Order: sequence, then C-alpha cells, then structure tokens
Amino acid sequence: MTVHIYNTLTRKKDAFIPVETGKVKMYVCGMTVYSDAHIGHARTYVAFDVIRRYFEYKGNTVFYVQNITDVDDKIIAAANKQGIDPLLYSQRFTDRCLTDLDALGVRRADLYPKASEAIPEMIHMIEQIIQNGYGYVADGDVYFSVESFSDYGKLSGQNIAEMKKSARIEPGDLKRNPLDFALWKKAKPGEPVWPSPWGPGRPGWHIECSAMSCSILGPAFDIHGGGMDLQFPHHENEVAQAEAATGQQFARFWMHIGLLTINGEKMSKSIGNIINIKDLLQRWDAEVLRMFFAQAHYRSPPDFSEKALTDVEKGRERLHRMKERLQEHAKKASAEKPTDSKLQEPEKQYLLTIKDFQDEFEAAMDDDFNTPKAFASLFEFVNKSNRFFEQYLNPNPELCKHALDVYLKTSSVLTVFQPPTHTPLKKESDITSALQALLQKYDKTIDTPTIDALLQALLEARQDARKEKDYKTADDIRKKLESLGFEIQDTTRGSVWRKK
RNA sequence: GGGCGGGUAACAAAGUGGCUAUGUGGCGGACUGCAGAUCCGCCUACGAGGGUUCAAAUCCCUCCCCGCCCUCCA
Repeated sequence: MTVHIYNTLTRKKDAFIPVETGKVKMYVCGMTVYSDAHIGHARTYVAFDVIRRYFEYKGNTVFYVQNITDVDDKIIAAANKQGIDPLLYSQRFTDRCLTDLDALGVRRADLYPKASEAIPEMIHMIEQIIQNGYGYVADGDVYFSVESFSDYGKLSGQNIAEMKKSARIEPGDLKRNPLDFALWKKAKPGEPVWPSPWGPGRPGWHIECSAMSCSILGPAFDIHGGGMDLQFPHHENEVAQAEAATGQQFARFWMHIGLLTINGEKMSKSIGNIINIKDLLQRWDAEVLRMFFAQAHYRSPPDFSEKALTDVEKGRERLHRMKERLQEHAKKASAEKPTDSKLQEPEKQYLLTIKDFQDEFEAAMDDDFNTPKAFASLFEFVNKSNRFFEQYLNPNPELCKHALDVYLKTSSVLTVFQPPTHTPLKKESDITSALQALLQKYDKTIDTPTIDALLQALLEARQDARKEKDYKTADDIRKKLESLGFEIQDTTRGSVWRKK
C-alpha cells in the first residue's frame, strides 16, 4: 500500500509519506548543458520518469522540478573556445538536450529552473549561510566552512577526518580548510559575471540546487535525486548549504540512480565511449531504449550493449502481441464492467488472474520501485493470458477490455506502449504504392487502395497460391510484406498481418 | 587508505529462511506446406569453506573476487 523507498540518508527502505497528502514534490539534478544528451542522462531520467509515473498511478499529484545548469566551468570553457557567449551557448544546448529526451519519450518535468535565472536566490542563501556562521568571505570568494557544520558527511557516510587525508590542496586557494567549497567565485575574465555583496562574480557549483529547490519547493520537500555520482560531493554540499541557511531539514528522501556502464566499462570521455541519445535513436526504437532502462532496478548499474537491447526488443514484441490480442478480444466490449454472474468459470478464473497481476505489480513497485519484478509480473500476466486465450476462444469482451485497461495502465508506468515519438522510416504513401505494385504482379486490383485493403487483397492472393500448393509464390508474398514491415502469420483461423 | 554496492543457471536480472521469478538464448514436442506466433517439457543456479536451523541463495563467521565514489560527471 505504502511506497517504501531506499533513502540514502538513512541507508534503509523507509515508508514514504509525502509532506502534503496526495502531493509529491521532487527535485532531480538535471543536465549541465554543453553537449548533446547522452545515454547516462537517459538512464537517470527514465528512472525518475518511471518513479514519477508510479506516484501518479497511485493517485498522487507530482510536482517534478529538474534544474538546468547553465553556468559552469565546462560550459564557459567550451563557449570561450568557440568565441560564443557562455549563456547563449548553454541556451542552445538546453533546447537540444531537452529535445533529445523528448525523442526518447521521457516526459518533461513540470519546471526546468536555470541557474542563470536564480542568482538572487543563491545570493540570498549565501548571505544566510554567512549570517549563521557557516560561510566566510576571502577576497571576493565566499566559502562554506565544512568543519563548522557538524552534520557534514551524513548523506554520503563520509567523515571529515578521513576525507582530510585524501583532500587535495590547490595552490593559491584561499580556503581555510581543504574540504571547504566555494559558494561564490570572484569574477575572472571571460566568465559570466553578476554583482553581489562580495563584489562581481558567479555562483559556486553546488549552491544553485540548494537555492532553487528551497525557493521553489520549500526546504523540506519530499524527494531529491540524481545520479549516484552526485552523492558526494554535490548532494552532500547541497544538504550542508540548505540546512546551514534555513536551519531546517532539507530534502527528506534522497534517491540515487545506479550509473550506466557500456560493455562493462564506465562511460567516460577518456575512454571515448559516450553514446548520444540522438545517435542511438537512429538505430533503435525509443521504446526499446526506455524499456532497457526501465527494466534495470534504479539503484543498480545497468550494462549497456547491443545484445542487451536486442534481448529487450524481443521481449517488447511479446508485450505488443499481447496488447494486440487483448484489443482484438475487447473490440465488441460495451461500457459495462464484467460482473461475475455473466462470466463462465474459466473467465472468472481469468478475472482473478487480472486482479493478482495488478496486486503483484503494485507490490513490486511499492517495494522501492522494483521494476525488474514489475516487469516479471507483466510477463507472467502475458503467459497466463495466452494460456487462457488458447483454451477459451471467445472470451467475454468486457472481461478482455478490463484486462486491456489494467495491462495498459501498468505498462505505461514502465514507459511501455507510449505513442511513438519519431517519424517512421517509411512513409505511408511509399508503403501504399509498394503494396499496389506487389498486388499488380499477381493480376489483382482493388477500388480503394488503403493499406488495410491492399494487405487484405494480398493475403487473399497468397491464400489462393497456398490452395494450389504454390508455396513459392506464397513465401514470396510473405517475404516481400515482411520487408515492408508487416509480419504475416498463418493461424488456424486464416492468415493475419501485423505491423512490426 | 576511507565510504558504498555487488558475486544467482548459457547471457541478463529479481528474490533474502520453506512456495515454477522473469526476459533472451538453446534443445525437444504440439500446431503448421514451411515460417512465425502460441502452448507444453527440458537446459548441473545461487563465489568458496565452515556454522546456526526440522529447513539456508536467503541468518552468522572466515576467505576469495568484482564494480563505483572520495576530482568534473546523470
């Protein structure tokens, strides 16, 4: 009933009860926009998309905020290299990155606050931190004093003494302690600059998330998340900043997404194995990619490979065939609900199967969003449904409609069966003319050359050939249709086609 | 060195005291002109060694491996 979430703060699964009943406020660390969105981003944002969808499935209203980091060392470096204004540069990539995620079929967050537009909030928070004695000014820079904040390390499980041993001390640094981090950086040539009480400069790396999440969601919002790599130091610092400034507990639940590897290797620039979403979508269907990410438990590191995608693609076919099978059986359904009294014994059993499936799905998702288990319940339902339909040829349409509804509702949480987000490779008119050409070859014509009608006519032509035991022709037609993207199946009740 | 997470059948991946996970792949069968789909059956599973228990992949102990973070990262 209640969702349990593994909370990085407590290192156990805690019962999730939102601050405001029926409302879930979540903040997820977004992209630093200086290059195209890659599959690491895809992994994380698909994971949160599923989480968000499940909260909605449970009847919650979700307010999902994902920041855009558009003021950052790497952006500045990249922009300066090309002689472009850094803010203009990041603006360009913001659109590109979000479009990439759109193409993947990841639903957009409700709000994408940008660092560059939240400077006043950040300055305000830095002032509070200084006022409360946790920050200090040093020649136009402002630093956070880690040692003055006794809870420092509570999120990542680090302790200050141990960290000090491995801390790097950079020359020319004005930090009192090597672990201290910058809240505000004094202006340097070639960098974007904003005025501040400490002189012109720009915000440090971590302050944007503390400031924006607190100002938009209030300090004690429900869920804060991001990739596992952000746990330390980024999120640790966020907690320190926000709690030092507000004196209140910051985000209540912290969720960290397992990082993707590629063929067993860490994805990194130095290895040169970064794959962009855009490139991948050239070769793979968005749904396959989403399913690959959704199928991995969010805290585990999935290993990306072509083989893995192929396996997922096959599994997806199975899900799609079931959807079609259910739709077929549900065609004549009235708006009525299936009631026990109108059902035959096997149908009553199937009604129970549907109920069990939904219960299992929810139990899996309630348990820290156990998507592998949720998928298992989905596939199990497919198996049981197939078995039912094999034995029971004319099932109650309302019953099947009900099964379909449950099937679609649960699947869509896992991002399956979403409307296609890209244009198909072949245009409809091309397919029509190809089908027409094929039909003429077998001396047939039809009045209204729709795809449906053409396929029907071709299947009839093929059926004639089969009757005459002209299997060469029959196989030929099947092969040609296959190449046009139509799968032909000969069943006991005649030949049927489906789009691949 | 400090922190965190792993090692499950051919591959991927859940499970965490007794109950077929699941997906992909392989083999055999039913159906079929063939193919496909679907169904049925099968393919030495729990890193190693001890222990607790009526019962351990699951709890305890010892050991061996692997990954990630501690520097920018989703």
